[in-house]
Amino acid sequence: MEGLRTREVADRVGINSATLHYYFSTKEALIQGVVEYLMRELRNNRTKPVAPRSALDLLRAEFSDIRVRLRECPDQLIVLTELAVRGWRDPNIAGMLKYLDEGWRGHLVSVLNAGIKEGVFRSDLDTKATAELMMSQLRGLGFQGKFEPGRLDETLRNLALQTELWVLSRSTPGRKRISR
Amino acid sequence: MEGLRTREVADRVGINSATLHYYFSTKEALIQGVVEYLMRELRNNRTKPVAPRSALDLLRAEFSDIRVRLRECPDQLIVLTELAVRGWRDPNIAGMLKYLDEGWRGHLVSVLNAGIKEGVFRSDLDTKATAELMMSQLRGLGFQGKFEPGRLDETLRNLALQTELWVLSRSTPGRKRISR
Amino acid sequence: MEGLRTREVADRVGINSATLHYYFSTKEALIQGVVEYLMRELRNNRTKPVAPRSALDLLRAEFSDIRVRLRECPDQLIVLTELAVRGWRDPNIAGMLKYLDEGWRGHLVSVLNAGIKEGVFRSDLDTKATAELMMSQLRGLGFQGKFEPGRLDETLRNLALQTELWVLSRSTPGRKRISR
Amino acid sequence: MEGLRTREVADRVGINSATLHYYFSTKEALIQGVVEYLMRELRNNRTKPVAPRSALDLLRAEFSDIRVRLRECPDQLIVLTELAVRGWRDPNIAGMLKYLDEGWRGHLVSVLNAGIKEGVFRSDLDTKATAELMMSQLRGLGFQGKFEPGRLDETLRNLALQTELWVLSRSTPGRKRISR
DNA sequence: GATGAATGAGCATTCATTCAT
DNA sequence: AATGAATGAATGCTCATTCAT
Repeated sequence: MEGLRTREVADRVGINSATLHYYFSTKEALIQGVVEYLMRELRNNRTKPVAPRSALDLLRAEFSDIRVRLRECPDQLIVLTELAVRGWRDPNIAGMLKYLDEGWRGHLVSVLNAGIKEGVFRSDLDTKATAELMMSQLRGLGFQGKFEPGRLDETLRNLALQTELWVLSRSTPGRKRISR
Repeated sequence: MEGLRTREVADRVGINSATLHYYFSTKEALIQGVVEYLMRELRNNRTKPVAPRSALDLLRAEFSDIRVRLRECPDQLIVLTELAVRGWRDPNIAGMLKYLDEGWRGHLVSVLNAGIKEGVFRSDLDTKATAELMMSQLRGLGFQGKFEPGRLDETLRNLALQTELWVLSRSTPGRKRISR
Repeated sequence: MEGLRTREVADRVGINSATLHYYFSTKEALIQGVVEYLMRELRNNRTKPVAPRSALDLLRAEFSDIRVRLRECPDQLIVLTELAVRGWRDPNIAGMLKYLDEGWRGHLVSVLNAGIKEGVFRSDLDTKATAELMMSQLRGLGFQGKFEPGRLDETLRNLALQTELWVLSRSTPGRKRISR
Repeated sequence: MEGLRTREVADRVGINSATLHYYFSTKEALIQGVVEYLMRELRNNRTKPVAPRSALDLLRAEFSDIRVRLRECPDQLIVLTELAVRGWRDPNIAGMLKYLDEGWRGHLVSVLNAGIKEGVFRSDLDTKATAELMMSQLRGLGFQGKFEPGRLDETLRNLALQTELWVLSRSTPGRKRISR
């Protein structure tokens, strides 16, 4: 982010660097704008659930959503990763990402709770910790986002399977059904 | 990385910035030096196995190693994460990290293969893909490395459990023992 | 003057900065406009002499005029001072101020000459040099124009007294008439 | 002052603009440096009184000092004038000039008081107001400092005469009535 | 080996000015 | 007549790097 040059951005967009400053009066403001755009994008462009679905379906949708995004707009994930790194130094960015993360965690926790209520997920599942675990794992994907999309896809698939195994596991007898 | 100031580094070490340039003729060279140091550090400071151990022990050691490092020198992990991001732009860094990753993956694969040979890990395990999965997951931890070490520890513990579940799973009968 | 921002001027007037450029196509032109306004102002807003007056009265009016202006529109004097400084670099401004000064000096000289002809001012008075002296002294007042109006008023009063003493002095016998 | 370009200063001195920043890390610091230099200069380079002198001599020395300075380093006076203008906006500069002025006024007051004690200056002289008057008058000279040194010299001479007349005046009986 | 001084290339930002509407 | 959008030319300042000592 410190390597971001406003001139380069302006050039890439095809405008004068002063014009860029006309819209984003500060480099900081520019980055904020990107973050806000990204947050809207991540919040809105979810796969719309066509019908009421089971918690397991929703959980799977979570991974498939990311697969789609990884294929169609990998840059978003890359930028998100860079923002996270920048967040270590910039409390402003950190704040926005924290807000984004809380929304994400809340969503995951509600899906997991629904699964438990349905009697499909194991009842002793620590939903909040599991949500945190999933988020951490998915964040790790961001690092390879740039190259080797094939291997990345495989990793994502295995991650989904592993997660299903984790949330279903101790409800022992039915577990076999999850195999693909 | 682009936010790194050679003068600041020199000040922190207590030498003149010109002196720093005497040893590392370029900012690039300085970063290279850090990477090399980090690679040595990561390769050497492993928990020394006192006795011949089972593959499962070795697998667990992998996670406990990271827990120790996370506690004792979290900066190393943070720098590693930043280097990974920088690697996206700097093929030089990318090359060194790739080399590091290959060593790591090779180690994990050998551990997993050993587990299969021992008859403890499920025989249909795709060892290379699993190694890749583990690496991706552990990389994800780097992001929170800065704050909330408590929550991070919990995530790491769950990650270990989840991984054990994954590598043992279909060798069904013995699986129960892994539960904590 | 170099610190003058056309946008700020436009904002203060409540119009768009482009609109300001419509009327004053250049910052330079804007300043010229101000100078012209100021010159008209200084020339017209003199205390109108209600009746034919003695040279001494006219001389005193000169000081009282400035006292009034200092009280009622000190900004004008301040701007005038700033313009004088700018005139050192901007021959355009210098020219206009020179023109203004010549008018002022001409007026003073004629007053002083009238006083001599009346037999009130000392006959050996170098009218042009005295006019120059008065102008220099009055210009000096501009510097404190911003703060401490009280002290400034006192200085102006003393300046008037000192000047009277100067123009009357050697015509010794008649000097007593100056008493207020 | 807002028209001051650090690059231009550097060019004039014959160094790189970055080198200038090496010594004066800020434009502000550069100006401060100039002010400090000027203050030292004004304080130290006074005509050294070779022998104990009368108050009238000291008063005359005050004017002759300025004449010398006006001839030998007129730039100093010009800069001083510009600083005074800048002081209207910059409290930092204003503070330093105020300090300088206080020193100057103190010196003048002590000279005037000495003259009264000697019985040479009129005993009803308001020394502080007179000092203020002198300072204001001398400041006015700064404006013409740039051009026409000949006329300026004449003005300065008349100013000295006028001031002497002012401080000595009451050596005549009728004058008392003009004092307020 | 070590360092204070110096510098070129570059950076975000400012600002008077232009232009299409 | 009025203005929002756009821009070129600075401007103060930073920083990795060089160099003489």
